[in-house]
Amino acid sequence: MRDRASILHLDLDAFFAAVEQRDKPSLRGKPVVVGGTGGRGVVSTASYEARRFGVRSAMSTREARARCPHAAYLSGRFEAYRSTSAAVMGLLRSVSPLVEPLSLDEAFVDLEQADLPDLEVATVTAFAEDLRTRVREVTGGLTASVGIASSKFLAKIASDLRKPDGLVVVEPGTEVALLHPMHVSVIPGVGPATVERLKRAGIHTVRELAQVGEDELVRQVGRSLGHGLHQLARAEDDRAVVPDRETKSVSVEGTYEHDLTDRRQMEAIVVRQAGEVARRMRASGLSGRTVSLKVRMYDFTTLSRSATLPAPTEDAATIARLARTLLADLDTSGGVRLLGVGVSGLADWVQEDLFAALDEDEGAEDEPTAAPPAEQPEEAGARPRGATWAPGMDVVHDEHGRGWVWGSGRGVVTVRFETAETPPGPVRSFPADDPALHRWHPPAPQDDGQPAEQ
DNA sequence: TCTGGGGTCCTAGGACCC
DNA sequence: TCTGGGGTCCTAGGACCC
Repeated sequence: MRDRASILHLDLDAFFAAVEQRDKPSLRGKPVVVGGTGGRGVVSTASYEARRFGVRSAMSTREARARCPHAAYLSGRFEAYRSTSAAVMGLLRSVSPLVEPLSLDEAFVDLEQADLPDLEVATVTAFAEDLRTRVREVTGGLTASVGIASSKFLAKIASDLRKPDGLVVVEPGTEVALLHPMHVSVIPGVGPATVERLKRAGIHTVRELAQVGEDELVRQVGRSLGHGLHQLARAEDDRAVVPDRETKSVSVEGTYEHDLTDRRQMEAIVVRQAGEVARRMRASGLSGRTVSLKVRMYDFTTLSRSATLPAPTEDAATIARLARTLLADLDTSGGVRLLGVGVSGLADWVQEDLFAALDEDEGAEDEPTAAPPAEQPEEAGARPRGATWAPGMDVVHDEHGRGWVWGSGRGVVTVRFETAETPPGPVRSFPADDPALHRWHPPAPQDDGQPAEQ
């Protein structure tokens, strides 16, 4: 917690719905609901006009329609949301280099890095009013709610206090007094399950939370959350504003109008989703080692299965093959309402290639610099000159003397064509007992490095 | 005919290594 | 013959956020 109110939290009001009302004047002043419009859709954002009828985020669209039948129900235009968000984030970055976006419609701004004469309450208040005006200008009329306080935690709570179109500056020294009467659910990270556990322990307000010893809290809700709650209940929060947080996973999922029962249809969906994940990874220059499959059953029980490759991939066929393998191990009788594919454990080959290039620049010998594995697979021959390494991979020759790379783990064998003469090809993976593995061949040298589909 | 989609973080148990 | 810890990686599930 700082001794000045120097962290700003900005939240665009009813963002998706507001963009729709901006772009379609006939919707202004009327209830607008953005979200899934199908039979299994849920509300993403409701305009304030719709909220008056009790429509809320995360409510099923079915229930929203029952409460507010005359609202406009829209499925959302994410390109418009993204570009509007980019305009706001650009404005914030013009004000301080330290901007941490939390989503399309929210960000923290560190005012210590902004060009302000001082951080007195009057100064930051005037600054925030000016900022809100400029948000309206760059977005074509959207309003934002802003909170400013001595920590991220209090700034976020403050921005919520006078929504919509509000500003609250928490005077340093008043944080605990503001916080203590509030319900524990104002604390980010305290959702329905934690509220219930705390309630059973007789804890409802932040004040009551602050009276519980840390050890007791840890017993109630676990180590990490218990420690965090103990601090936040005292308004203790020293978290920095962190720009440029790295992506940790990429995923695509879909809920289907009617439960799926046909395995071949499920496989086709998983393959399509793998392709979409791969497309997005390539667009972002990402590559990852762990492929996950998510399956939500007819009764809403959710299963996940994952497998980790020896080296990162962004190849659609590899992700698809692995996802299908994971699907094959699941009993989907009864029906499936949701399928999803994701990749995590992200790294990027761009960086590895950079290291390889640096090695060459330094006049390093052809020998790779990374440590060789302790044991070579029995098929292994001499390592191709200049081949680069990935963790857990061995370089071997195929029967034609051409170099390729393989790795294996947890029943999955990974093959990736790579020599001194050719750029790395995409990673292909097979279940270890899949005969297709033994039919696989690296591409002929005159190919473009893309192994043919078997 | 309840209950999205895209994420992050945490926990717990087992394997494996030293 | 019995019995260590600690650290890391991986997997599955769950809570939570917008």
